[in-house]
Amino acid sequence: MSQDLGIVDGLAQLTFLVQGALAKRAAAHDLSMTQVRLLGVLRDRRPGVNQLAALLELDKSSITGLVDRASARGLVTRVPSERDRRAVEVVLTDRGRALAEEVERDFGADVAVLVSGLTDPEQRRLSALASRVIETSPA
Amino acid sequence: MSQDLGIVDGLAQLTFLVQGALAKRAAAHDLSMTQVRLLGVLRDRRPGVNQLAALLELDKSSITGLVDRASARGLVTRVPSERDRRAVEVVLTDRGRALAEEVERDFGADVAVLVSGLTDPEQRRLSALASRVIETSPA
DNA sequence: CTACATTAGTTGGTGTCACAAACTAAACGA
DNA sequence: TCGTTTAGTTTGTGACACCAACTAATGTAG
Repeated sequence: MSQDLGIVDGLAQLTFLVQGALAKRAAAHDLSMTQVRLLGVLRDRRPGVNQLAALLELDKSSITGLVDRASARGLVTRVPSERDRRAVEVVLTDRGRALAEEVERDFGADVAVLVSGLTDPEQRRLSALASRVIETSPA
Repeated sequence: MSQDLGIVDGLAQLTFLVQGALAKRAAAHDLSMTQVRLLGVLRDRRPGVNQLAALLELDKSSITGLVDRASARGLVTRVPSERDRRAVEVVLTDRGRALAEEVERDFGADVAVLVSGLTDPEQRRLSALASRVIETSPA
């Protein structure tokens, strides 16, 4: 019954599955996909609003509200820049970091289930191929 | 430099890449991701609003507006059901079908680029693994 | 040193999209 | 026939995305 969907449909459907799983886990913590990406990006950075807009590929005016809402929930804070009085740094709080890690754990469990039909070597092969595709890509 | 990201991060990042490509192609035709999914689902079905809600995992009240907007653009139509005067069938128009196919072609080109770093056998392997994961999944 | 341009970020306005709750109309069932 | 489901829409709210216009601070040319 192993009907091969082809690389285009295969990848498309796979990504809907995986993104759907992530979206559900995020929603369980009242997070949108964008919020998850925000937390993810902030794990190892403290960017300004403009850099954040570039990283998330959003308009900078979208960042204001995004950070407002996350900030209202105590997930991030705006720290005024030392050197530039116009600028701010958006920083993950401890609470934000903890939530990000929790979502990552939950999502990891989902992925484990998704690929549970593959043998261990197959899982490693899939992981390796995915990594290769990512490396190759512009980002 | 082939740094393996692990199955979780690897799949996550891969899906962001692929979904990003699809979203951009869709946006080029003024389509949201949801609109694309709508057109995709309608390619081989003419579901009612409730079935559509189930297929897209949306509330049925969300379907009304979605179909309204697509219908205003002439991409779909509401056909009153023969047997049940309450019900409608949502049907792809020729214009809608043509647009769906165009987006699919564009997206296919993007995928080809994305996986162009893989050899042909590797691409087939990735496709096969993706298909296996999809089959296994509940849907 | 001042005047102009640039940069950082916010504000205000619009539209999409998602939900929940309430509603209308048709169909079903006892 | 009368109450209950079922199909779909309406109404109201909020997140999110964009653009254009704005404020405030920086930078730079003369």
